[in-house]
Amino acid sequence: MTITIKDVAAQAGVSAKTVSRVINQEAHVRPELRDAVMKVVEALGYRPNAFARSLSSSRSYLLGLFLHDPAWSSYAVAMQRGALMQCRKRNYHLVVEPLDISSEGWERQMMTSIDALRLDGAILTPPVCRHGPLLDRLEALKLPYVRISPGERLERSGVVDIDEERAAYDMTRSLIDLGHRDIGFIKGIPSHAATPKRLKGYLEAMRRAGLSVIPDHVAPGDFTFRSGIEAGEAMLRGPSRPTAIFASNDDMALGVSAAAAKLGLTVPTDLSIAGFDDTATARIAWPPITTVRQPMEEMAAAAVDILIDPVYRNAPGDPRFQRELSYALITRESTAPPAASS
Amino acid sequence: MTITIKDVAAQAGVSAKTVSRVINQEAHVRPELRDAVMKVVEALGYRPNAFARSLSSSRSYLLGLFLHDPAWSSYAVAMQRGALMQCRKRNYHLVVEPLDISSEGWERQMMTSIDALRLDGAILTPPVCRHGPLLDRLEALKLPYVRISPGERLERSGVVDIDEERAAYDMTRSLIDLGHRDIGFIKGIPSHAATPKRLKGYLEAMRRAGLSVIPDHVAPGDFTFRSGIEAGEAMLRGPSRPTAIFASNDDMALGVSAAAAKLGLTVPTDLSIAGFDDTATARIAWPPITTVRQPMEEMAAAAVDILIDPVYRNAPGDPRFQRELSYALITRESTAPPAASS
DNA sequence: AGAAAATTTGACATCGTTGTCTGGTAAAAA
DNA sequence: TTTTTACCAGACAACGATGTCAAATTTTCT
Repeated sequence: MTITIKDVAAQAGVSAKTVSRVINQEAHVRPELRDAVMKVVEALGYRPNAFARSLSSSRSYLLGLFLHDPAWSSYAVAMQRGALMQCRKRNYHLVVEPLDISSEGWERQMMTSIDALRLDGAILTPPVCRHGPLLDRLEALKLPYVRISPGERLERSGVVDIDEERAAYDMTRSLIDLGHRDIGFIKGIPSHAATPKRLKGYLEAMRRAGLSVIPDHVAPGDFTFRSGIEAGEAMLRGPSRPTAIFASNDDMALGVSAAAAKLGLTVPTDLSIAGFDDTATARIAWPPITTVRQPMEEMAAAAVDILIDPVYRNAPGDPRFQRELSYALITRESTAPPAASS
Repeated sequence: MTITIKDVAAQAGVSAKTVSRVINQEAHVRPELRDAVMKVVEALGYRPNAFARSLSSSRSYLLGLFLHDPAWSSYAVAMQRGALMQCRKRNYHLVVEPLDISSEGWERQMMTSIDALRLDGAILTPPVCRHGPLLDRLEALKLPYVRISPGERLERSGVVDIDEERAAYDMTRSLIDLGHRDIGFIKGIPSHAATPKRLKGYLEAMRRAGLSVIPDHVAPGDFTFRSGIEAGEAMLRGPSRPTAIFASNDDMALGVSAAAAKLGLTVPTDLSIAGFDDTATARIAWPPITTVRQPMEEMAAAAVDILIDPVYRNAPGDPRFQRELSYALITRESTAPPAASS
């Protein structure tokens, strides 16, 4: 038999409500009574039933992590890990909800899941976090949410991100410092907030170094391995070949690497390659890819902390809930000075 | 406002209980009525409140997926995806619990999480599923659990797996059919149940084909990329070089691929490489790796189905809860006939 | 056709907790 | 001392579903 609050109440000679007050550390309980009740709680090993509690109070101690499903990448995995660990520390639980935003009715899917579980908060990752109407609906529901790397910041909600533009700038700069003059760039999906930022950082670094950007050496891409192969192949077969290519994510960088292998080019001797994100695959590839590390787990953990903060609910726009974490350049074997021939 | 069962009942002109029956697929509801109610459920987008359900039925509608944490590989991701989707279909929810079984107190961590959430069942993946004392404790708690790829089957619990030995046999056989005679093999961690099975399949295929196995061409490994590099390098630098290497998982196969690149060998011209698991990275690598596909998502889904089956609780040993799913050989560009020189 | 059995439905209590409201007692202010 | 205020504690009704049981209906059997 499980011990209920009534057992405790009877044993302590008080009402159930009073026990509830003690458990939840509410005000207005005489300290002596408080202690007496606590003693009984300890003695009986009473633990409140989480379901009853949620049902009654309409708080769930549950946070939701919403991910765009097809992109179930190591990015998503890292996010989940970070959020999970932080929830554990804070005595919350995490529900992971994959979403397919290209399918009809994903919003309803999300909403129903929110109210079935009465989530206390939601963590939104790209590209879900950029969906305006969705944000409006969450606000209408008064469900606190935090956006991760949404691109633009808004006054009305917490954000966790890194300075993508500066990161791209730094990476480009480091290629320039290695001696590269003709550096190619592969863009991501236009709808993704990171795309223009990373491009801007690249362009800015080239401009400041007084280097010209060859139009054909800035190629479109869509963050997939395949698009990296295509863009890389086109660029490498072209009339003038860049000595380095900076892809705006790791998967595409791996695509470039594959394209180079196909064309008989050796990395990094004939071509330097840099990526972005520091996914596990960047490490596992051969050669390992030089990339920008985003502290994804910490970002997720920060999002959890923000959501749990009792102040957040009433002041989601407060600047202290706009957190920018730091990134790091990870140099691996896919980059080197250009061949002496140049 | 959230939609409750009463709203549906009112709209459909039936009692709340009837709606409840429909939702839970209980018997004794006229098909026409069933459909009518379902239509209203759809129309209103009703989803039962998980807490109220739990409170009332003393079931939690929550399943736990326990994963060995450091191995948060694409294996784990696939498992999670499969389990999640199936839970959604069946109106259950999933809680993912990463565990570090090398750390002290992981068992307690697991137990507290089980009784805080009052899980209805647990899915155990390797290597957690092989921990005898843990199984005993779960049984003591009367918590149904299903083991995924545990190696040996037990009378007392459900199992989902594939025939790893035959899969390894088939893969080896297909290399032999390509014309390879000297095929190397890289083993996994000994504690992992898959290791001896995959080895056995390989040895058996070699034996039946009348091929001899060179002792140095069966190397130890630990399922990591790095161990694949090391084993591969050792084998390829040795006096006689195999024309094909079968690594017992994809990460190690990628390691072999990297080692080959390092030594200036071209895959598959100079060396064929095969892996096992069909993880996302096997597809993304260059060249893409030939491998054995485990239907991991389906395996997880099957585990969910077993746990939810009302019969399972009382007859966990029933043969119908021992499910073997089918695998598939995925041929990609890392394998080809050996160079003509041989 | 009439009785028995099976099927289909609903009323109502219940799960364990917290929110609201009300009454009483002790401390502070007049 | 009397009035006001603060503080404490309990009764009772939610929260939203399911379990139980009994009534109404249909089917099946003599």
